[in-house]
Amino acid sequence: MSTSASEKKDSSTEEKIKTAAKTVFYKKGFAATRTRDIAEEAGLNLALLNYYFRSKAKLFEIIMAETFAGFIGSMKVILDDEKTSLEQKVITIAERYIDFISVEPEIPTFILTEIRNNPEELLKRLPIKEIVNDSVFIKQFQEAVQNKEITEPNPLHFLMNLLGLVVFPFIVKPIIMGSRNLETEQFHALMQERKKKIPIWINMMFKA
Amino acid sequence: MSTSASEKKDSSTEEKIKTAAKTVFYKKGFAATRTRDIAEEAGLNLALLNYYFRSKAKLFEIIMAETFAGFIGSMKVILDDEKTSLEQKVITIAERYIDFISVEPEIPTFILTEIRNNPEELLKRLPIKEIVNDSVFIKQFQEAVQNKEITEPNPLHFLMNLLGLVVFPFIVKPIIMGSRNLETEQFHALMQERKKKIPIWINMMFKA
DNA sequence: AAGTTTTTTAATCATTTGATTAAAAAACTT
DNA sequence: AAGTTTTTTAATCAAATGATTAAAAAACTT
Repeated sequence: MSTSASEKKDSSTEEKIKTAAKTVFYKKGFAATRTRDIAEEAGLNLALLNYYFRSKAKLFEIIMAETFAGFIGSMKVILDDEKTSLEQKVITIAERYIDFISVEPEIPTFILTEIRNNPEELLKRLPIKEIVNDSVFIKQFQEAVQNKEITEPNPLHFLMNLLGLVVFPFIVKPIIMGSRNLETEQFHALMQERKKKIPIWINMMFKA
Repeated sequence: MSTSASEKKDSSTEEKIKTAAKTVFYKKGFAATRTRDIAEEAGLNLALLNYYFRSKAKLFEIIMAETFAGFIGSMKVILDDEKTSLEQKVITIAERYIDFISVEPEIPTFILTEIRNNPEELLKRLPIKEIVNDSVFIKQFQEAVQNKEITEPNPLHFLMNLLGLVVFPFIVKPIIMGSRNLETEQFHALMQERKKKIPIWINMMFKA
């Protein structure tokens, strides 16, 4: 082998295919993606997809698993941090996820269509129940309820609201931009504003 | 013709196809839908789809146009009502859309994937700019800002937050249900709660 | 350098799928 | 009832598409 380990990781055929597959699957979804699209995006012969990944479905599964792991994994880390308060967790989630999605804006809709197409598979793969219920976040939330710092007893409303405020604007981005003739730059400015505002809004909604 | 006008509208072949197409397109999206799936769902011969609608794409366009018209049309009516206050508009939107989506829970993801797949076509078809900017809602919002009843000057944040709070939970419904082992019934109860809570939350977020 | 293994390519296959066609059936008109 | 139009059906087509194969090229080993 003449290439270094890191170079291999970035520029190997296998990695090129995965990168191309991400791009195309994110943009078009599984059903609308042609294996030929991926091969072309990667600048490689079509047969290499099957040589390295056996089938379109297997390749998709890998992309999906990595995407979900990245998305949920960082959530788990934040929710499980013993050292941060509830408020700090909200701040971190808003900040990190707005930054993350700004870089990969196709991911939310990709995940949401996958939720639609394969909810059982998804739940099998992701230990959502454990991540939510066994988290430091849930403990802190319940304490805050008991101490009457928070009026809403159901943590699901809290999480739905927080994630909805963060994610929803990205999903409807073209409508937002179309509704006021915004440029991409202005949309991003709007989302930067929301980094600061969402924690304040959440406080206003839930603080007693 | 031996059937009455209303009977024809409900049970004609054309209508059966549209109903079946809605069901399948909503659930699987355009690319993953086979015309044979629609024919089977409708209990009709495959060739009839082309006889009545020329092509899969044309049939899809019709379903899409009707779906969007229904979704945005009622929004326009609410936003343009001279007789209701801002607060009442929020109450009406939360109530009506939660009821509407509860009956057709596939619609949000259907629309969101269409936003992804065809943003230009969508904006061409829907006069979002006019609906938002020329609405009574915008006037009322700006007045409220001037009278310092509302702290947030940007109506986009207001609309994104309101619609996010309403729509987002439906999009992630399987995750919500999986995270706490909810039955469909309990999920619906949760959404009924939100009918009342969303207007309160919006007030808390935006009222000075 | 010769031999071996791994990777890549062009060509091809088999199936799926949207669409068409021609004939049959049903509905309608006179 | 006979003739005409509309609707429905079964069979078929052509293109797209995921996958395979066998040979060529490249990389690696000795």
